[in-house]
Amino acid sequence: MYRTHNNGALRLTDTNKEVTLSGWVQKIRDKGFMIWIDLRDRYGITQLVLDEDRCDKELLEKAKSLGREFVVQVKGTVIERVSKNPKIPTGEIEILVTDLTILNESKTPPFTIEDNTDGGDELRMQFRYLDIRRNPVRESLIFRHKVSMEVRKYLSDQGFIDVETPYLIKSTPEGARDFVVPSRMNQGQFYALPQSPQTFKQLLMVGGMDKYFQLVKCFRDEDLRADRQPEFTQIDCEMAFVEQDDILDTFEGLTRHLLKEIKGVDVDKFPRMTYEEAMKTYGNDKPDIRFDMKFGELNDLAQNKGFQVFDKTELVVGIAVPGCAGYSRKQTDKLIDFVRRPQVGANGLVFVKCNEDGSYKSSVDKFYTQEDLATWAERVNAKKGDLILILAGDADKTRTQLSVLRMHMAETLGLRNPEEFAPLWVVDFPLLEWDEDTNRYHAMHHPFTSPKPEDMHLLESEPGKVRANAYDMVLNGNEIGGGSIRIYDRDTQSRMFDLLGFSKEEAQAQFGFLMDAFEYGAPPHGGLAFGLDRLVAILGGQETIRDFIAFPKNNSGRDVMIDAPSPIDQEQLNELSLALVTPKE
RNA sequence: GGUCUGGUAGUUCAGUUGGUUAGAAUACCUGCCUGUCACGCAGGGGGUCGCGAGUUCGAGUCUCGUCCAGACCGCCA
Repeated sequence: MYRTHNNGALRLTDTNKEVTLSGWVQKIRDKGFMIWIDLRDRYGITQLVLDEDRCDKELLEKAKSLGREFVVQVKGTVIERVSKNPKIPTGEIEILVTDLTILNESKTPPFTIEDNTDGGDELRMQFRYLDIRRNPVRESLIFRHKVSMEVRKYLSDQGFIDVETPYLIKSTPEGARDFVVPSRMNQGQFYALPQSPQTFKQLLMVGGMDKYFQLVKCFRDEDLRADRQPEFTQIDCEMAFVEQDDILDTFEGLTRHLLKEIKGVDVDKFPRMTYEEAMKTYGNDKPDIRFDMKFGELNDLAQNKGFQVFDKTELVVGIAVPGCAGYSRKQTDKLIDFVRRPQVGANGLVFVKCNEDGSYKSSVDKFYTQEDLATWAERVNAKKGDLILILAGDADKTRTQLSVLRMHMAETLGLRNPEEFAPLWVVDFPLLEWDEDTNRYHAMHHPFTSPKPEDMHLLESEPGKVRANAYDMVLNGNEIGGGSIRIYDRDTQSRMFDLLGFSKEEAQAQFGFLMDAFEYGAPPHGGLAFGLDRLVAILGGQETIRDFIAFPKNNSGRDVMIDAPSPIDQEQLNELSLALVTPKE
C-alpha cells in the first residue's frame, strides 16, 4: 500500500498514528542536525522531519540525498510540531520518519513548482506536466471540472439528453476554415472536423430527442488569440417545440445556477437588449454593462457651429468618463495617441472637462460656448468632475472606435471587476451581413437561423434589413453563448441558401440531407451553444483561457510539448494518396 | 496576410554614447548551522548574448534578413 493518508489529511487529532505517505518532494530544509521535507500531492503538504537523535544515520543521509520533485514513500509517526505553522492546514503536525523509499528520482525541474513560478509561458507549456503540479493550474482544472459537472447536472435534471455526435464529418465552405482529415479507404476524399455539431443536433430534433445537450469539442482552423484555441469545448444544446423566450428562460436558468453554485452570486433577471440598441448605446454587440459610460449622440448639438470636423461627418458621439476631468495634457495626449493607433483608427479625439465649479474646458472652445458644452454634458450624462470623450466620423466605424475607447477607459479606471457579474441577452440580430470581399451576403449567425416572421417579406427585396430569431448571452463584455430559432421547412431553408449565393446543386450537395429531413415532419426547434473554455475563464476571473485547458496550443496553433503538428512519413502520404506540392525538409 | 513588443546563466531579468574579464536575483553544487517552514551564513560552478549577414579598429548594443514567443488587426457562419 502506497499510502494510508494523503498529504492534506492529517491533523493534531491523529497524533501518535503510524502512517504511510507518498508524494513529491516540494522542498528540503537541511539544518544539519535536523532536516525537514515538505511532501506534496494534490491534497496538500505534510512536513516530514528527521534528526540525529531520533533517526539512524543511514536514514538521515538518504533524506539528505533527495532532490526537488523526487517521488517518495515514507512511513512514520504523526507528532505534534514544536513550532507550528498556521499557514497550512497540516501545520500543527509533522511526520517523524522511520522508513524512506525513493519511488522515482527527478531531474532538477526547469522552473520552480510554486504558485508564483519563475517559469515563462513557453517553458511552462513545454513541461506542462510539471506546470500542472502547481496550485494555480491544478485549481483551474478542478474549477473547470466543477463547472462542467454543474452544467451536466442542471441540464440532465431539466430533461436534456447527452448524445454524442460524430467528429469525422463533411467539409462545408460556409464559415470558418475546416480542419481536414484524409480518408485512406476513400482515396482523394476528406472528412472535416466539426466547427460545431449544428446540423446533427437539428437532426436529433427531427429524430424526436426533444431536448439535447453535449459538452463537445469543436474545431476551427483560424488564427488564435488569448481567448481562442483551434480546438475548444462547447456546451451545445437544442430543444424542440420552443420559441425564443423558452430558450432564453431555460439557459438564463442554467447561467444563474452556475453563478449561484460556483460563485455564490445571485443575479436578477437578465436584461434583454436588441442588437440595434446595443450598437447605439455601447458600439458593441457584446457590451460590458458592469459600468455606465453610455454613448450620447451629439449631431444636433454639435453640428453647424463652425467646427468643420463635426459638420461634415455622419456621427458625433461621446461618453462621460467618471472622475477624469483632472487629466493632464500628457494624459489626454496619450488618449489621442491611443485612438489614432491603426488598431483603433480614429483621426482624432475631442474632449470636454467638466470642472467641479460647473464650468467646461474643451479642446474645441474656439467653436462652442459654455452653454453648448452644457447641453453635451447633459446628453452623455456627465457629472461634475467627468471627462467627456468625443469621436466623429462614419457611423459604424466611429461607434466601434468609441467602444474600444470605452473599454480602455474602464480597464484604466479598474471598472472591470472580475468578481462582479453582469450578464445580459442581446437579441434581434440581423440575419445577414454584407461582405465587401466576396460581394455577397453572409449569414451573421449561420445559414440555419430563421428570419423573424414579420421581416420575411423583406427577404428578397431588402435582405440587409431582415432581423433573425438569434440571440447571444453576454457576460462582462464577452460573448459566452449564442443561438437561434432554426428554419425547419425545406422552402425557407432553400430560399436562405439562394440568398447566400448557393446554387440549387451546391445547396443540395452540401445540405441536402438536412433539407430532406425537413420534409419528414421536422418540429419547430432552436437552441444555443456556450463556449465552455471562455465561460470557465470568466467565472474564474481570468482573461486567458489557456490555464483552464490542460494541454493548450500556443499562439501559432502548436503543441510545443508533443511538437505537433509535424510532418508525416512518405509511406503514410502514399497510403493516403497524398503528395505535397512543396515538400518541406 | 499585417502591426507592435520581446529573445542575454537552468530560470526571470538588468546591461548607459558601440569600448577592459557580460552582471543581479533565484535555481543548482559544497561546507557550516539545535525547530525550519521564502530558513540563515560562507564558498563554488554555470554564457555560441536566438540564428545569419553587414557597418566598424571594435557589436549583447547599430543596420538588414531570418527563426521563435507574446499581444493585437484581418480572420473566427
